[in-house]
Amino acid sequence: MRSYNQYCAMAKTLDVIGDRWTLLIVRELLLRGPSRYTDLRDGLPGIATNLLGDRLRELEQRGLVNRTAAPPPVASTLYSLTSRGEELRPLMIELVRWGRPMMVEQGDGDDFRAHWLSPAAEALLADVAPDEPPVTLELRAGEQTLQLQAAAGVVRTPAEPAEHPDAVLSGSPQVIVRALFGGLDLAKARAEGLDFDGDPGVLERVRPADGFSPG
Amino acid sequence: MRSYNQYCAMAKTLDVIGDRWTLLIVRELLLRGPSRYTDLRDGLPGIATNLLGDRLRELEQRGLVNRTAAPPPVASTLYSLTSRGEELRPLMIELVRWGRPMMVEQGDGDDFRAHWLSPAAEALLADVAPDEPPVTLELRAGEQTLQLQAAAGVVRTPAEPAEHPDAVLSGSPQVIVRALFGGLDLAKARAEGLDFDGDPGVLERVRPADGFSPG
DNA sequence: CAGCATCCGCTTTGATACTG
DNA sequence: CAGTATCAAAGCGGATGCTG
Repeated sequence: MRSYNQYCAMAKTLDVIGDRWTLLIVRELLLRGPSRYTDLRDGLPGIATNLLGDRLRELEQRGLVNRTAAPPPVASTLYSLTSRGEELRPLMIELVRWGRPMMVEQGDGDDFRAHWLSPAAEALLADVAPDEPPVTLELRAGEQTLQLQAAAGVVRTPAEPAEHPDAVLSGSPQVIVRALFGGLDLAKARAEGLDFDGDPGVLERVRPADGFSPG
Repeated sequence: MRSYNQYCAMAKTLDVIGDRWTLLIVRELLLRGPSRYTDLRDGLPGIATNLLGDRLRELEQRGLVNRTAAPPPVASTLYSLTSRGEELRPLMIELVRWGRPMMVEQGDGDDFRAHWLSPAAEALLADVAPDEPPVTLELRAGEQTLQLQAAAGVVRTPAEPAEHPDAVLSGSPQVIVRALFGGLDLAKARAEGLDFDGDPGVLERVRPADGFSPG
């Protein structure tokens, strides 16, 4: 990227991460941890293969990404974030927070990967019954699945999915998002193709964290 | 900008504000409030005039910016942020936070406007003597000046500068930044061309807010 | 197959000139 | 002053080819 040449902290940051695709590559590394080239490509539908290579090289030069030869069982190159790269996590959260309204309204024809919902779930949802025992809610949109765990007041998306989730929410990514983040109640969501299976109390546990008005 | 077409809150946000120059235009509007076209252009050295026009039109269509005909005394178009645009302020703060190390290290040959330091000062500095009466510190780099006010534990950059600041810090933008944000002590800063005038206690009031180790 | 590099048409950007 | 028009250069997207 061409530098803005402005002595401004915001412009300096954008000099490093303002290029097209760069922050989405950081997203993949933040969400997946150390990843192979092809794993990154799978999480970045639409990227040109040469751009992924270019960006990874730039990020490595800038000190955001490490390239390591994986040990024998994997036998491949692994890309991971440096500590400087990890420090972009709060920025990712702010981007996700600002993007929530657009998730509720848009999404037709978009590509979808379940792990993309992970930062939104962790940052924007709360467990409203912090004193109850933990529960696990599985989201299913076609092949894509993600588990949410509500415990002690917060929502997490464990890397290791539980064998037997307490409830399962199936449907299009859009209707799942509207039910979780958009205040769409279960009856209306069902009319729009959402399928709910398991303990009905589980869905009640998980609510938008701030004062979002149901629509 | 071409959409990423990903059903991901971060990608949706970048669809709106990921274009080159867009976030810097938002910065200007956040820092200056309602602004005329030429004021924006002055705060965005390097931008092509057609790009500024294009971006303002896109931001208006996206609901981030209002275009209003100013009342008679000004007789000009004014650009301002909508509430949706104002909601980008926390994102600006995170970009500034991540950019601080680069401000301490870089900056040669960059353009500079004093108001660009305002979010860094407010977000990254603290008033270490919250019980003392407020003090005002003026920064001067050539034509560019900015006043910091330390009061009640926090640092603000008032829109209306005080007539008689309690102290004045003059020098290159880089040495001012290193003295304020980079832990450079006053003696060394003086050797690098910093000029300090006024009550010596004033500079002591203002320190990086988190555990930044002096270098 | 993983991990790129190359090529090429298209889009975006940058610099400058121009206009109401 | 407040933009619009023009055009060259750079960046991007998609296809394809190469190497271990």
